[in-house]
Amino acid sequence: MKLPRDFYERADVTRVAKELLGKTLHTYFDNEHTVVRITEVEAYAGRNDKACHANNGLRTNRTEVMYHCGGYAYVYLCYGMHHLFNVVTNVKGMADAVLVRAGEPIEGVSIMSKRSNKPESDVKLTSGPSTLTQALGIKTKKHYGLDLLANQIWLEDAPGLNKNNIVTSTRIGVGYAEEDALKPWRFYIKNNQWISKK
DNA sequence: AATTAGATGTTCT
DNA sequence: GAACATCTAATTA
Repeated sequence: MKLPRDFYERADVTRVAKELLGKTLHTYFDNEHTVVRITEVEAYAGRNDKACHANNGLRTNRTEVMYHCGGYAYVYLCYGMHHLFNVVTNVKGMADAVLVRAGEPIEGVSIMSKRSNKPESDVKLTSGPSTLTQALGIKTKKHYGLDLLANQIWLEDAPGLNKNNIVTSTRIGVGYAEEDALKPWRFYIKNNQWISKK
């Protein structure tokens, strides 16, 4: 069962982010189907968040899709070589998003292994925002702005996590964001090995 | 075990 | 020209 549009369109990004833990993320490109279970996410709160690319209502070709309604893919290039995958949330015009940072391989492990050029048993195959997109085959601008209710990238429902099994921390790599760098908006599954950093 | 260098494109100053 | 939601391999201790 695909997650419906209204799952993404809710106003509380941190809540959507937490609820995304445990859900499955699917990609289907060139006849290759790969699935991971989401283990780590970060919330970015649109125009009121200095760490967010759409801070202060900033609108460029790159940030444009964040202003769509929830349920679209925001894929962008980081440090000139890493593609990061985000889920746009909230209603049209708000620019909230959730960065998917890590996952646990569920299906198509051999395909992921081939795409990443790493052994199937390697924990680093999908435990990091860029290694994850590499394993899933998200690596060109073609994936920018895709509808998550279509058939290339989508998320499916799965049992949510108990509050006691969710660890909260500050976000990674956003030291430039002043007071917003301290916001506890990173969430990951407790005692799970598929995590970018403790 | 911990730190550093290097890759490298998009956006903004 | 600088900074950036990173990763890997190599170096240092």
